[in-house]
Amino acid sequence: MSQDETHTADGRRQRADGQRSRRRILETAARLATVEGLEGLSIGRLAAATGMSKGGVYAHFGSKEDLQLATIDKAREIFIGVVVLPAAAAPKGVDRLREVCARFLDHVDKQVFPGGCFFASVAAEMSARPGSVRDRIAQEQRAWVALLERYATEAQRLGQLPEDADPTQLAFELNALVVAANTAYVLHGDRTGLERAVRAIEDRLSVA
Amino acid sequence: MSQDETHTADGRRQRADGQRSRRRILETAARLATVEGLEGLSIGRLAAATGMSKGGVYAHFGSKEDLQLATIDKAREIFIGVVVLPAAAAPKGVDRLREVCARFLDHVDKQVFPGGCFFASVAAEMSARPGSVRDRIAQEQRAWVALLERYATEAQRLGQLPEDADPTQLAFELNALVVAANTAYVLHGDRTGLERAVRAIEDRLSVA
DNA sequence: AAAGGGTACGATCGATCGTATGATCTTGTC
DNA sequence: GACAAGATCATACGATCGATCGTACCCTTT
Repeated sequence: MSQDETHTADGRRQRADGQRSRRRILETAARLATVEGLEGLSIGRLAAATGMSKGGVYAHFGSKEDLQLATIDKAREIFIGVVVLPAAAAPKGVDRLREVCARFLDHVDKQVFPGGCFFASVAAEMSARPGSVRDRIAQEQRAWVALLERYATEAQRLGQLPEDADPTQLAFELNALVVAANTAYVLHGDRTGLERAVRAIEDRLSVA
Repeated sequence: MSQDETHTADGRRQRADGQRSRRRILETAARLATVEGLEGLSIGRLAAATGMSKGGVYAHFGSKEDLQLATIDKAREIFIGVVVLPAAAAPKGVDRLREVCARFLDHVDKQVFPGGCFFASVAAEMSARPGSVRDRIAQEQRAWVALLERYATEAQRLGQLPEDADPTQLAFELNALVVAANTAYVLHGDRTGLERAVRAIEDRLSVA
């Protein structure tokens, strides 16, 4: 899994311009996938969107599956940078839990991805299609809920949540709320879902 | 919108064998769409799945968009028959609200659709793709949440929910929970999400 | 029983899909 | 500055896509 800046996984050297192109392709792919889907992401369309030739795009990935996996990695990187890391700066406990939910809703509202949350989008698409792509998406989804659970446990340890609260259950419910808000926002185009999620989350977290 | 048994929308007569074929195609399509997606639903694949020729399948629908819309109608019919109607038999109030949620979770568990809830699946796929298909899906989704809201209002009128409760907000949260359970079930293949949803719903409804 | 039309088939269209190949240009290293 | 190798290109392959025919077949009605 380790991978330095100038070598690819199989030991080939990488040129600076190649890295730049690959990054540009994947950034386009991550955003495009929330609209067209991971399967609808075609090499030709990606080539047109980046101004490259089909062969030029394809050269960076040995197969479409590789492209899909690399796209997921890029989306994860964007998500962590926009949602997880900024929230990690908030004070430990219920504040941090509230903040990470707020950042999630904010990244939907700001349309970081044009089709809403990347993982909600591709999870629905690929969940019934066994394979390494589905497995990777499932893994990332578990990691997200596990993050919520860790923050909930922390809040409980600080006495900001009842002792008999179930952090796993709370994480499930919080994730359900923000994902539902995402779906409503993208499907109906209005912010009422976001506001309902905020209200429900506040309700769930202000029981100290 | 009215449509008798022997005529199509544009006045053409329909033969009995044609109606049967069309029904069979759409039943296959509704279930297949939760795995392949509404866009991934190809005429050729549908023809192979039903043992017909491509031309034979296509003759029933003037375009792929027509096929998608007809598939949504069929899925709605199935959903109403399996989830909505049985729950409508339950006693008015919180019982009926609980029952319709339970029926939803049950239809996921029983895999009425192989890819989980049809509308959750296609909503995520088409929500960022403007057009009549997206509009129809959005309309059905609103109708589902509105049903939950009506039942919640009824429960409140019967004094089974606090007077200061917000039925619209409750409907949003209940929908969020059952959809999240659906996603977890299909993506991870275990029932813990279903059980968490049941617990959360019970929590939300037993505040009389 | 004859007529009319819904139904289904098979062939085919142009477009696009993922993938492969070989030539050409560009970059980094000695 | 030459040389190796990565990056990109143009082209092409077979498969499949949505869509459109012409042509049989069979059901329904008269």
